[in-house]
Formats: sequence, C-alpha cells, structure tokens
Amino acid sequence: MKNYSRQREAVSNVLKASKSHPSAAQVYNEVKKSLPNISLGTVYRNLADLQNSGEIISVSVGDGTERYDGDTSPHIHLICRNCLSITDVHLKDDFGIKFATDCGFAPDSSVYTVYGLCKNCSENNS
Amino acid sequence: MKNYSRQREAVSNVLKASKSHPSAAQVYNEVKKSLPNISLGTVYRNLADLQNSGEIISVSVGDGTERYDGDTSPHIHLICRNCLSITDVHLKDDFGIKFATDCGFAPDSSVYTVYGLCKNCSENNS
DNA sequence: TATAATAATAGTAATGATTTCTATTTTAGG
DNA sequence: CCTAAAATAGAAATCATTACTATTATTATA
Repeated sequence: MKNYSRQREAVSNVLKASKSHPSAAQVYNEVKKSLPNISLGTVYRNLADLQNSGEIISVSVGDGTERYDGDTSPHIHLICRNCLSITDVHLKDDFGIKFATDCGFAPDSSVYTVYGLCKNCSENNS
Repeated sequence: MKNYSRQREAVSNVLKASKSHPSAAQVYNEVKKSLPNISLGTVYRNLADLQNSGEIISVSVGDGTERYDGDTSPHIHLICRNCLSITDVHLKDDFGIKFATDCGFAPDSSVYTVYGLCKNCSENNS
C-alpha cells in the first residue's frame, strides 16, 4: 500500500544528515539540489508521511513555521523566544514513551520542548 | 509597560478553567460569552503574550491549528494521530526545566508531547 | 478629578505556510 | 509487457494567523 519514491527518500536523507531543524521550504531547497523538479507539495506530503510513521519529528518554534528533525533519539529542544535558536540536549532514555505505553497508548515518537531565553539572549537582557 | 485588560484576563480564565486544550477560535467563542465584542485578533495577541510570559503553553496537534493549555504543571500530552485526542499524564516534576537551567538557558515553560495511537484507535486498528 | 502618555482593542485587510486538486508519471506484481 | 494502485509536478485554493489603523482603555501624576 506504500510505494517507494526517490522523493521521499531524498527528503528523509536531508533530514537525517541535517542538525539544523530546517523548515519545509529549507528541506525543499536542499532536496532540489539532487531532484531539481521536486515540488514543494511533494515535500510537504512526504514530511507528513515520515512524521506519521515516526521516522522524523517536528517542532513548533513559534514563528509560524514548523521545523523538522530527522533525529528521533531522546532529546530535549531548548527554544529561545528571542532569537528562535534550537539547541538539542540528548537524554539517556525517553520515559514519556514508557508512560504512554503504560497507559495503553501506542506511541511512535515524542517531542520534548523547553521554551525560554538562551544564554546569549538572556545575558543581553533582550 | 504592560497594562491590565479585561480581555487578557478573560482569555487566561477560559484556559485555566478548561481541560480540553482549545484552539484560538474555540477560546474566542468561549470568551465572547462574557465579552461579546472581543475580536479574534485580540485573542491571538493575548494568547501570544500569555505564552511569552509562561502563563500558558501551546501544543501542535498536527491538524494545522495550535491548541492552548492553561495548565503549566508538569505533564505529558498523548496525541492520537487518528482521532487527534489529547490526553494528559501528570508528572511529579519537570526535569527538562532542570536540564535547561543547567545549560545556562532561562526556561519559562516546557511542552512534552508523545504522538501515536490512543487505546481506542489502536484497538480498532485504524 | 482632569490630563497626558502609553498600551490595548475592534474590525478589517493582508499574509503566507500548508493543503487540495488533477492530469501525468512511477512503482510493484503477475 | 500490462495493469492497477500510489506518487508526482504544478498551480490554485484554503484558512489559521498576523498586520494595520483609528479608537478606546489604562495608568500615573498633578
């Protein structure tokens, strides 16, 4: 019921290789380097598919765009409300997944986000 | 620099009283019962302000609308990819905030979300 | 209480990220 | 090779959210 496609693979690879939590438009620009004819709609559809299968996750920064992340290992996102930077803090394990399973929930992924001011922005009291 | 407003107070109260993670439009409809002339733009602006001050949090369900939550005590959101229901699992403490602080980050709030299928939807294999 | 300066609002228009639509192409399997 | 189902490109449409502006509310001070 689900067929292979070069486009989906390329989208997935871009996210696996990136450490920068790109937006859909940024993923699009990156994938275009190898598949110049890919359309933005295809990128969005595949991002949604990959997300539904738990292969990637997404994070809300608060600027109206969703950011995507190919790293599904347990980690926290520290998001600065001022400069919108995203910093990863890796964890030993994801106990949210455990709690969910205990509740009869069938988890495929999790997102742990902490909002506030990054060191830089809080020192410059902005 | 920040003045009192009945509108902001009403928005905050609706969220504090609700357990259903309403969208901005739902908050708007609820607040209109006491302030019939409030505008949707005002609701959005106050939701953003309350969020920036850490008084409320918001969660992405994945249907294109943001959901708001007046409960800032430590808890996980279990979001069903099929029926989009949100279930809360309360925690003893928020160690994400601790980790963030240790990194020199100045946190104001956190959101921990687990995606998957709720018990109901996974039993009906949908 | 009157006044002035600043902040917030209502209402509407504009934005832009995301989704939808459709004709065409690709994939998987016999 | 052939067929049916799935995926795509490209363009158009949607609609949640933001921006804009004239007006109103709030706060501080005299």
